[in-house]
Amino acid sequence: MALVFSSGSPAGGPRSAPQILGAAREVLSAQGYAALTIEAVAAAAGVGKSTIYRWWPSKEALVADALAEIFRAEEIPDLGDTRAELRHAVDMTIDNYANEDMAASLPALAAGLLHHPELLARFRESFLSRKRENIAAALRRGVRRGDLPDDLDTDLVQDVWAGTIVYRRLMTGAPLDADLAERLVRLVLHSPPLRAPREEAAPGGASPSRLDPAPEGKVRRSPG
Amino acid sequence: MALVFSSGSPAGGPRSAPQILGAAREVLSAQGYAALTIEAVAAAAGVGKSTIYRWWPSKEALVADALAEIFRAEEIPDLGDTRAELRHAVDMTIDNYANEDMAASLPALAAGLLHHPELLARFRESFLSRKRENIAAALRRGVRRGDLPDDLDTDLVQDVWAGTIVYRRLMTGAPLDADLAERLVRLVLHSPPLRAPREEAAPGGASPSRLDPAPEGKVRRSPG
Amino acid sequence: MALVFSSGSPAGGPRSAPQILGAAREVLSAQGYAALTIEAVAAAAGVGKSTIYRWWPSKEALVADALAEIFRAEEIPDLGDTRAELRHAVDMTIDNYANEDMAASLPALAAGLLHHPELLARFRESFLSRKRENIAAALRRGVRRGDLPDDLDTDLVQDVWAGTIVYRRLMTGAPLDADLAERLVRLVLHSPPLRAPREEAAPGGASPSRLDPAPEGKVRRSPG
Amino acid sequence: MALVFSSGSPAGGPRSAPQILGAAREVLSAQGYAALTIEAVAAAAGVGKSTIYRWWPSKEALVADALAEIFRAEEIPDLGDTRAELRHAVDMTIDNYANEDMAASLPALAAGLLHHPELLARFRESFLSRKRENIAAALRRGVRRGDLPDDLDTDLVQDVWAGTIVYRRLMTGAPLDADLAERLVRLVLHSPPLRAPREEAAPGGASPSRLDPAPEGKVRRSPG
DNA sequence: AATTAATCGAGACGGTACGTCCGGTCTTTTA
DNA sequence: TAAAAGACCGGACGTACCGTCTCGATTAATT
Repeated sequence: MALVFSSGSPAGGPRSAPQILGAAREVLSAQGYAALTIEAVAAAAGVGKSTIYRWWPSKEALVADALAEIFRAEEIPDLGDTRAELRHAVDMTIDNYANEDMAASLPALAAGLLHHPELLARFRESFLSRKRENIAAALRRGVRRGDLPDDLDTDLVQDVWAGTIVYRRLMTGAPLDADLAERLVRLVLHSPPLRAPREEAAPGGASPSRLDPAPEGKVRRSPG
Repeated sequence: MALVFSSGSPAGGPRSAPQILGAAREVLSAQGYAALTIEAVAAAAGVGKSTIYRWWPSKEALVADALAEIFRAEEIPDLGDTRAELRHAVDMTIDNYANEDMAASLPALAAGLLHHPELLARFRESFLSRKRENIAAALRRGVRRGDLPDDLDTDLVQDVWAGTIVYRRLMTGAPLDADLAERLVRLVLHSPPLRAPREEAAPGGASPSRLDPAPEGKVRRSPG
Repeated sequence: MALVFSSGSPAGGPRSAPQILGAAREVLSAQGYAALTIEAVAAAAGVGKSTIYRWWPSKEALVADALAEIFRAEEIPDLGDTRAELRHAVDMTIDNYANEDMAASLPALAAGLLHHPELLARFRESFLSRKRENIAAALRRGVRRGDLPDDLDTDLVQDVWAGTIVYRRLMTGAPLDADLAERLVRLVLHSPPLRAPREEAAPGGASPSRLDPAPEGKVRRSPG
Repeated sequence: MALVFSSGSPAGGPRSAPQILGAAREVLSAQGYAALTIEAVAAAAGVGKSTIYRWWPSKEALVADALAEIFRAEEIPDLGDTRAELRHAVDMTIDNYANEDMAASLPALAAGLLHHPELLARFRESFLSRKRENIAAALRRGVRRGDLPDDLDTDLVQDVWAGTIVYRRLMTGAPLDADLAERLVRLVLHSPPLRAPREEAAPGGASPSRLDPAPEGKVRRSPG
């Protein structure tokens, strides 16, 4: 991923960007986000402070770029199996937040950027939008296959998934294991309320009813 | 709520605790969590720095106590109506995180405490446990009433609720409105996967079946 | 001498003032004025930078106070012998500037303060005025004794003395020895032009016209 | 004057030397010596930093060359009138130091060069030697004419002149006016002590003899 | 006229020090 | 006699320059 928070030149970053971002991740793992200082990163990277400040406007931007390199947001491959694709999507999300640095830093970043709208927008764009779009594509495939309701609210699905995962990791400390992944997948495969708002406003009788009894069997059938 | 992070004397805090916590909330609202400094709070409260340090071991603890005063964790009243009680619980959670200070500070607090296990435990205890227990009580009432499956995983329910709400507030910026509340309520009323782990491992036919038809029926009455 | 450049409180300086000023002089001797940094002084004194900045507004002020402690400006004792007192005065001045730190730092200080009128005024006051007044007192004693012309320009005398000494030390590098001292003393004992301006403005016949014979006689005559 | 501190090639400086030295003087006047930075000069001259560093080893050398261009050190014309020539010499010196940049920079330069013997030597050579030799020539003419004692110490004369002028300009802030010039001229025309050291050590004819034996006793008598 | 070497502008780089702010401890003063 | 006030040491902040360095883009002189 290009350095989306680096703000220097079109070149996209200093020659020593790899060392700097690597050092940032090292310090992050060793000390935690709050204890991460630009000076420590510069020292660990064997770089002058000014090289960092020349290219990144703030600690937030630097950490964002450092984490962006290890944040998974790739496309969900078309497996022909909706359940498998959903599981892939959930696993990707869990992967991202199982990393303690990520779990601790992303909310801190978002919180810290609440008053920097431009950076916050870039943060959301680079971290969330790509991943969300890729997951949404998989969800739409599921809809096309008839495995998911065609009025599925893909945004809410992702808020539930990522929210639950981050919240567990950060607040309750509960494990992010296969069981959780499986339940989050099924939540989408079988849960009527996860639909687009307009549909909620005028709820038809048929579509939810179709979902509830059938889904387990239906989804299983689709790849086969 | 008593001062759970104040660690000085049995008295539970300095004479000027109200001013200090009030000043902390003011500074928090005005400047944000990252910009909150002990010095600024001391100055705003008309208090010496040492008075704060005497009673709170860190900025995190101070903010935690300040927020604890406005964090809703009261019991869910027994309304005789499971759906209404669930809605009450969700609304309480939304209330908590609709406050920008809370949404920004709690994850930052949790992230900052990841390396301070004792404080983190107290933080989870005071912020989450009471609220979760109260909500769990309401959920159990729903189970007793037969509106919710008796193997409902109350922890997962709350992770999904709070996670989705915090994530929206902090990461996607999506609104926390009545529509969201309603969907989160229905997610629990109708969604089979939100059950206790052991039940998932050996999914019987009965228990889910009881869930699906019954609650939908009860709840279904409103839209239908 | 009190800390004339320290600008904190009436107390007149930090507890560690002696260490700080001592460290400043050490660094000054070892590294020179240009290489003296506040950080180096703080480190050498075992003190935080902020302690220095709290009490001294600038490097200039700190160095001024450090040098003020070793700058000789004491009263010239009444020896009953004008020549001896003048020699005492010149020796004192030479003492001050023979110190390389002083010779290098005072002009640099003055140069650096040219755009800080308030500090420059205090600098002149504390360094020059006291010394000049004490020397002027000795010169006036010489006038009273009849050894010096009663219209002697005491300011010019001191400008010539100190100027010559500093210039030698700094610019030409010529030695500041007993011979120089003796000649500077005699320059005043025997030189007619070193008189107050008003006398110059209205030159009387004899003394200005042919300077050499008259003044010597005048000086010689006065005691006789 | 050639660029005596430029140390690059035999060519004697970069193509843009005039702009660079001009910019240096501009910055010097506008900001003062301490605030003069190579970067500021480069920017003001529209030149890359490396062009300056290629040709001048330090800020001191650059400033020295910049000031050398406006430092008066020309020959004193033979006016046939010793007093007029001395006045010319003194006026030239006053001219040089009436310039605030010069007054502030030369001592700072000298102070800064105290630990760079080679540059200090070149500095003294280029700034002082030429001027001093030209003035010494005028003084020797005065000696030949019989207006000045033939054992006049031309170095001391010049130390007294320049020292007094610089000291006034920098330390006391007293004016450098025609009155001062006139008095400095007469000091030399009429003052016996301004003679060569050897003569003092072995006092010859009239003037020293009168001086040496008498004064101590003479002065001592006055109080008694 | 083309080639080549020096010089230039621009500015990134690893650093040092700046002067400010705040953390957390400790001492003094006040009520 | 507790708490206010705030001095203190330490250390990170973000900025400004340092002096070195690489990089094309002129220039100028040599072929």
